[in-house]
Amino acid sequence: MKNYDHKKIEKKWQSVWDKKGIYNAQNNSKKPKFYGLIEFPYPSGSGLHVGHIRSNTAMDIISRKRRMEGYNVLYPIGWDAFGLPTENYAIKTGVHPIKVTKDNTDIFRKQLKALGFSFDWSREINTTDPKYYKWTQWIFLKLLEKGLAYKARTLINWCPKDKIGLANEEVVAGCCERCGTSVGKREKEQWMLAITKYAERLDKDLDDVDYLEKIKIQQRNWIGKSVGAEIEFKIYLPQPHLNPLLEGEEEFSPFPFQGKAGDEVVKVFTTRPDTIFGATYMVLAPEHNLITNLKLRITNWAEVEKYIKEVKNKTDIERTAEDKIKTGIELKGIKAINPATKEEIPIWIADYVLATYGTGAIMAVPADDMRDRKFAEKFNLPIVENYTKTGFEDFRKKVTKFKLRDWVFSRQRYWGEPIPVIHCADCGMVPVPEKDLPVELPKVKNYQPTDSGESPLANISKWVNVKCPKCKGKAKRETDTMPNWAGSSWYFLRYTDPKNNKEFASKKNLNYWMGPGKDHRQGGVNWYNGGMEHTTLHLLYSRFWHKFLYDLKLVPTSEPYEKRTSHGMILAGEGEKMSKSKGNVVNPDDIIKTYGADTLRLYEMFIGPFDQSVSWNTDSMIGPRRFLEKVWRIGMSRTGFDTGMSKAGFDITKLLHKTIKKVSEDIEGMNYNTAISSMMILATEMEKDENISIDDYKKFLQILAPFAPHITEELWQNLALQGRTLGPLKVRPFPASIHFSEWPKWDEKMIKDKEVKIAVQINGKVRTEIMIQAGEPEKEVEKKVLENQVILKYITGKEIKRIIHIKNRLVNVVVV
RNA sequence: GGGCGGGUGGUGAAAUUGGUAGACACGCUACUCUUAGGAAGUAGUGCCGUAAGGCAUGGGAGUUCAAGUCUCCCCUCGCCCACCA
Repeated sequence: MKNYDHKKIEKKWQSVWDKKGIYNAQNNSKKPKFYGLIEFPYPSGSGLHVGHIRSNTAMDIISRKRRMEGYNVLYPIGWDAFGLPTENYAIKTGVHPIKVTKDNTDIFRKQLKALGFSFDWSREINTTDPKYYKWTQWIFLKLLEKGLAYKARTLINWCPKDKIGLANEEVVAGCCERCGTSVGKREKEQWMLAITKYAERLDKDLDDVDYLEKIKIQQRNWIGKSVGAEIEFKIYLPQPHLNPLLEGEEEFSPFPFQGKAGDEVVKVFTTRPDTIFGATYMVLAPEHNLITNLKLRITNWAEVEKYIKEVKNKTDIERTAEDKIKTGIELKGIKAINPATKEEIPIWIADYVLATYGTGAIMAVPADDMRDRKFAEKFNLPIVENYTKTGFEDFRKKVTKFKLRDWVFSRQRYWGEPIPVIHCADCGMVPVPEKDLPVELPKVKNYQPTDSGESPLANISKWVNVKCPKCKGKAKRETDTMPNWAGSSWYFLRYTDPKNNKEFASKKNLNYWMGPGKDHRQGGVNWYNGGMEHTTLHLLYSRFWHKFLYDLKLVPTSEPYEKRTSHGMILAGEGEKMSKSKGNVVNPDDIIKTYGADTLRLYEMFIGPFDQSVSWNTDSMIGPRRFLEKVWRIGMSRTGFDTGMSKAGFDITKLLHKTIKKVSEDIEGMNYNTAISSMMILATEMEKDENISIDDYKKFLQILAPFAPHITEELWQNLALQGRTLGPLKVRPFPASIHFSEWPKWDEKMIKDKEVKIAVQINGKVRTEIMIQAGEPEKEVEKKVLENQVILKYITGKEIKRIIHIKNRLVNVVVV
């Protein structure tokens, strides 16, 4: 083959690898294991995104390097296929979600295979497969059994015209995405998971995992642990006997407060109890139960009620987002007593205080807190500047609060795992017995949610009406489904044993793949790469489930992921997100056709720093393509001769060893772009050098192999034929793949330069460069510097104050 | 409002973590070659300047012999915020 024909090469090797199953992980192996994981994709209708390719290639490179380093590698793939877009598509077109999902995964699979990822396709999973979600439901039953799943009333987005609950995504600028009607809130009973019970451990155990620092920080901020104090403020009711509940109570003396005024107290949470002397008013969340309790005492109730109504229709983000314009209203007729100063202070309600955090009430210290200050200034509330900050200990109780809230676990949707619960008029809520799992989704034709806000499943009476598992009486199924986070909270466990129908995965396989291996401190998934957007939800949810399973002694480690890294987004130039609506989505199929998968992989790794967002530019694709053509030319021009290549020239071997080191280290640090640039330099030098050896060229192919698996395999196999007669190509046995050859080592001695060029500065400005022997004594270097013609020009007639010498780097002469 | 991450040539970016700013690649300019190709090679390419030299990492201050890197203030862009996944 004369020219580099990516189409032939890529198709050929993909089918050879696939037939031989060379990337399938072994469950029983003497080799050390490596478990590399990417977030399994949601098979959207628009096909594979170039962003998928970036993260998949990154982990593919690591997996391939690990194989070459002698590891038994598991690099699995599957589909996170439940979800809203598929359901909405089904509602629109009437095509069943099962069919939509199958069509989409078929496209994704084909696209992923065309990119030559070394996935173990024999372990492919799909969250919408009843054999899979049986175990998602099973884990839910365990959570229920342990009291971690419960029901509570929460607010959902509600479109009054369409009469359906809306996801946040379906609310655009406060209006229903479908009909444009202004969206309101509605109370709905929801399933909740008590993730807050694990808050402390989810925070603390971050100490022991190898996550990028920014990921740890974001998780910690999300969990929002803060240690502070809970302080009780008593409520002073200046107009006694208005409230029938307080009827008959003895009249209390007015200010100063004597401590027996009312039954009502309000707890506040503060991280700064020392500032209590500066607390000049108090603010409650509009949902605070004190407000309705003291309804009859509040003299401006009509106004207050109106304000609460307004707030109810805002989201938390809107409530805290309206910067500068704070809103609020005073609860007239009642006062609180500052327990430190014993003074009477006004009570306000305002939407910047959230009911879901802390106690839903704050003491406002406008002298100390910016938000409180702005609020005080707007509403003319007193600000006490020089208050004492010590001497108050009596009223505080040390407590820990978390921002983290329990996980709203139900969805009023069709395309999700049915929550395996049955409601019986006599027995109450009854879990579906394990033997009846999975509770399969019924096949229906209409996925439209019901007018009552219930799931579409509620309309299917055949499915809903069942016998109670306990009393065999009439009962109804739970019609809510799980959020799509459910299936993704444990999928990495299923990969270890994807076909098991007795357990979610066998102990044996879990211990092997998820256990703390000999050379792995932490264990679990050894390296998990994903997007930053999943840091607070998916990552936290799956850590929570894993810890729960660990507590049940069902998994071997308390943390699921040993190491977590993240990729940046690919933007469509101009800092724009790629989206269908903007019409700027790049189709990988076209690029593979024109340039080939190897070029595309290389381009995506070369485009910029892996953990940062980068902008796409198809015109630059030609650079990596030219590089591969160069690699091809070197192989073709030298291997045409049976004798192979002559003995190596020293310099190229030295550069090769430097490159092996650079590439080896850059892969570990995910600095793919600089790894590629160093290989480009090597290729350019190799092409210039007539005398490179086969050995050196093979090593070059090996370090390039994880990036460009097809072309390197082809060239490697061609070299294997050198000087040997293996018969015609068709009957040639499959020689050892480059992808299982041994990762080249570099020789540290060979890398060291004997001579180095150093910079010479005068007062910090570079004036010239000189050559010195590596490690040459300082005095001799300085002598050379001071004798240098260029330097002499700058120093004659001046006083040398100092000479700063950085070994093998630079000399800075400071003159006055 | 909160959280996280950015801002370096015409473009994507690099910079041994305080030590020669712009590696590598795209683009552009000139030349060489001829199996005229989606070639390849060589040289050049931050800005101003004929040059000497000066100026340059969003803006401003500071620390230092030395700052893209550290400190402070300001501007600006992107992503996420619990029912998108």
